[in-house]
Amino acid sequence: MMSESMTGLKRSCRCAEVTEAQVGQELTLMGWVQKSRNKGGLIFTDLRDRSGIIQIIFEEKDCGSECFAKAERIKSEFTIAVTGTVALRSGTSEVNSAVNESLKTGTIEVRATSLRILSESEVPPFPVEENSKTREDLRLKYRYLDLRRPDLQRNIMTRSRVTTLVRQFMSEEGFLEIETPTLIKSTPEGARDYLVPSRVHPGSFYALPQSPQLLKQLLMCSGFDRYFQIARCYRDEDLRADRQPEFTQIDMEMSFVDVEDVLEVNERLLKKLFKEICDFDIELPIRRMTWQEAMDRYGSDKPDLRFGMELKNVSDVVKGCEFAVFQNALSSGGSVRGINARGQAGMPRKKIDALVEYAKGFGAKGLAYLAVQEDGSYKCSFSKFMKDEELKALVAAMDGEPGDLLLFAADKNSVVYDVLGNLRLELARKLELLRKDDFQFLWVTEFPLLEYSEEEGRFVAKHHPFTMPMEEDLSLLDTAPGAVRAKAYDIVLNGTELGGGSVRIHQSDIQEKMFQVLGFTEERAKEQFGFLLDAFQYGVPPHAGLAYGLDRVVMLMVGADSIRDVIAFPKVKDASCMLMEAPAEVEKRQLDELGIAVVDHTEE
RNA sequence: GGCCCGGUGGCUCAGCUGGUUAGAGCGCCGCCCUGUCACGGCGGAGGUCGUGGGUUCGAAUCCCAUCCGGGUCGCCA
Repeated sequence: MMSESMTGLKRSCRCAEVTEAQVGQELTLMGWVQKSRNKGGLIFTDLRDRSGIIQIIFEEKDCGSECFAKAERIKSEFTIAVTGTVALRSGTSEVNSAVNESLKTGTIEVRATSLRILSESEVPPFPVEENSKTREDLRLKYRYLDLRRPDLQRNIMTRSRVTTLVRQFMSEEGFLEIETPTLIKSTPEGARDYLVPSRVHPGSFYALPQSPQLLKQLLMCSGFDRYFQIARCYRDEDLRADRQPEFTQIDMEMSFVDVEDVLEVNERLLKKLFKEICDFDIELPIRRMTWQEAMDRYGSDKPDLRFGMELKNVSDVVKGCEFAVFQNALSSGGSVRGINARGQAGMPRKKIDALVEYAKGFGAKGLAYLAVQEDGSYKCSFSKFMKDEELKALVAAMDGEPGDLLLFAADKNSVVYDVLGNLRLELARKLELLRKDDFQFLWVTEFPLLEYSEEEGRFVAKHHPFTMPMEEDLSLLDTAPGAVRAKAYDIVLNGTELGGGSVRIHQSDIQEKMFQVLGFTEERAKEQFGFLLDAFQYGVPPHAGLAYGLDRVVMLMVGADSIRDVIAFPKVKDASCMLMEAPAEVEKRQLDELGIAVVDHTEE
């Protein structure tokens, strides 16, 4: 292995920053060898850095025999420093132009006069190139090489531009960037906490924050008025393509505001971000829909508005029919709803069966379907239970035209929503209706304040226990807690929840009521959230806020399929890091200091 | 925790209704080449099929277990 010093050299600029205007100038470039093509008396080397690629040409008459011999040795991923002269490409070939139109620097090259090999490289375990097909675990083990690939370089650089723009915008809007601690108190409500044992207090634990929620509310109590933070958050739950155990929020909170104020400033933030990063114009105001409307029309609280195929409630249309599946759903308080897959009447039985199986995955007992054939006749899985005029009425209610495929779910409402909401997405994927460069934003508002947990036998907060109920629903807290709507809102993009927030409770009587409904004893509320309740004794501004999942925002901006592609060092499915091999066992001495005696590795 | 998919030279994959020396492309190594940029030409090395066990005369191929990775449901206030 040979490595030379860069002493005496100074990099002039990045590779792809060289332009035709610099033809004739001498400069020094440093970077990685993408590829070297040795033509015998002529060597072409593609030099790469984060800006892109430029072609270096080595010819003995320019650089001397010693340099040329060195150039013959360079291989992929060597880091080199090249000094030379910028020249227009002057190919003499009759057939091929010397210009490479796929390169930003395709009309120029650097004629090397000297070369230093700064560091050699082993043959990399996988090719460092765009659109890698390499297995995920291998990529993550060698993440530093994976990150050299142009697509990941772009993603990480885009992420940096996003956070820079956020800071710029928030600052201009009068928000203060304030850091909050990451060693805080565990609150068992909500997601599972990551715990950190305390050495000084054996047996006691810090928790890593799931979000800076309570701390930012305290900052409002302190009078900072407008806060934001790009905050790392931790949740010890299972991973998904869009969920990592540690992730980043763009977190904000504002004082003396109501719902409209929060939405307004965030619409302008989103407009700026998507204009600057994606050159996409968001039309303001962003569409709004109540949670109930979203569920009724799309079967989802985060509907993808890039396509239609809305749910229709046909309960009234089928209420008199003989079909037991429909009747059972209706008589037990559920509903019958359908979606219309336009032009899919010819879908083969096998594919329909696959959809039925898919629906069963979301709790459906089955899926009823009716295809309106081109000749106007019906092919229907339940026609023998229905009179002709009932079928006709059903098709009319679904706006069915010849060629349409109607799919129906009948069950309790939550199942019907879930089944059809997901079926709608599945059909859109199968029919390739989803364009990644189309950005359809939506505010979903008026979420239910509470939802009933079968597991715990009580109501739990859908958002968190400090979410303000809508004033007009306050009286329902006693009589029908499940019907109370909250001043909570989510920002949804293309079926992904980008962020969410709420107006917070700042009145102690409402907060007490809330704890009461949630089944908290006074002691337990005090024990867990005493510091916040105390703070609320000393003059609280009405306040509200919102937090985005930064990783998801960037993922959708760059069209990635997983947030792993916009995180420098992500974790794999079991929450371990393949690069560092974390988590790992620690020395007994460390455990002793923490007062941790026995670590039980056995399952069960 | 459940279900589904995958693990075969360095990489990506084929082979997998069990049967002689496990294939391909790319990469890699050597030699040649002054306009290449998916460079080209000639030659070459390299895998026992994630791991363990079983069935069988015989296993990459079938069975069981297990490890690793991906997707998803549960979970994610």
